[in-house]
Amino acid sequence: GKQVNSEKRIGSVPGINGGDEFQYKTELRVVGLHSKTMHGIDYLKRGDLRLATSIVASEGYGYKDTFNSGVMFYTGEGGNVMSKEKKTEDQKLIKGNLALANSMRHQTEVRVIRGEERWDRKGKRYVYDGLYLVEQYREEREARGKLVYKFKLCRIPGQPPLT
Amino acid sequence: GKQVNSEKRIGSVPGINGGDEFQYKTELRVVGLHSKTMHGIDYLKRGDLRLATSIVASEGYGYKDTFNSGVMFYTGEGGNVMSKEKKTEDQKLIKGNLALANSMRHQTEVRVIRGEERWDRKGKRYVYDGLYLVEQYREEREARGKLVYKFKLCRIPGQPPLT
DNA sequence: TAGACGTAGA
DNA sequence: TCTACGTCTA
Repeated sequence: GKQVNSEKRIGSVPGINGGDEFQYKTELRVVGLHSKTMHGIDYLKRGDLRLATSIVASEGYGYKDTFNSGVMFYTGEGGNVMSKEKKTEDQKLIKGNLALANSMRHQTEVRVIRGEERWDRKGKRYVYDGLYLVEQYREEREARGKLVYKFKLCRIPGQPPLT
Repeated sequence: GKQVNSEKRIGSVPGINGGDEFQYKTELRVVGLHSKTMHGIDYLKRGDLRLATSIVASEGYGYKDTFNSGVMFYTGEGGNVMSKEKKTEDQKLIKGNLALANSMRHQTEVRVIRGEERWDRKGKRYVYDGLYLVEQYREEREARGKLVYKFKLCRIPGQPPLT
């Protein structure tokens, strides 16, 4: 089969540095940064505890996440928030959302990858941005009245600057 | 940007041999075999004429295409034939279907890639199977009463055996 | 089996 | 903007 770094881990991935760039989400999987092709939040289980390993914040899907000076606000998953046809629902504190909440409680590191639209608007590129901690999260009512989770993540100081 | 063999061409791709294997459809694009990530039929335009360059026949989508002794029957695209929720419609002789029909009229080569389910059923692998010619096509009524195109392609003799 | 911050081209 | 033989995990 494919040569995949299949061991999910929390924290840095050996050989991967901040600023490293990738072309496809499948590449993120191959190198061990993020194993989910189409999900923004990846996580692992320690016993019965889900802990986030990485998130991908991609531009261009209307999530209105913000990203400034090492502080990031990230929208949770589920509820078909970004879907157009399907009716939206309240997001639930399960799966990836639960994992991120647990990562806050246990203060475990989360890898952050930013998916940026290319200048020519043809596809995206993904840049690894280093390790973050979840500082808080809250529930919000969106304009459509549905519940969404908003996670605040802060970049851990002392990491080498992006190359 | 990405190093992509961006020149669409009809016929062999330099450096690619029958039997060569790939892991993702995006890899097919990078090496120049098939540029469409999610479409089965790729084509180019010569003036106003669309000609097929390559097709990908992937297992596991219920298309019931056949593939025996260098003779292949391939279902056209469109009409949401394989969709479950959406209503199906008649396929039309446009886009990829039109390109394949033109490839028959002009007897131009079509690269054939087979997407095989892996033994562990985790994803697919794609194997380049060499050059084919479209020998005929016909319209058929499916069980649900909708029109679909069926293309018969024959492997061009004299190609080196698959490695 | 379904859900999810995928991709490229028409 | 939409379609299309995607791709993985739970």
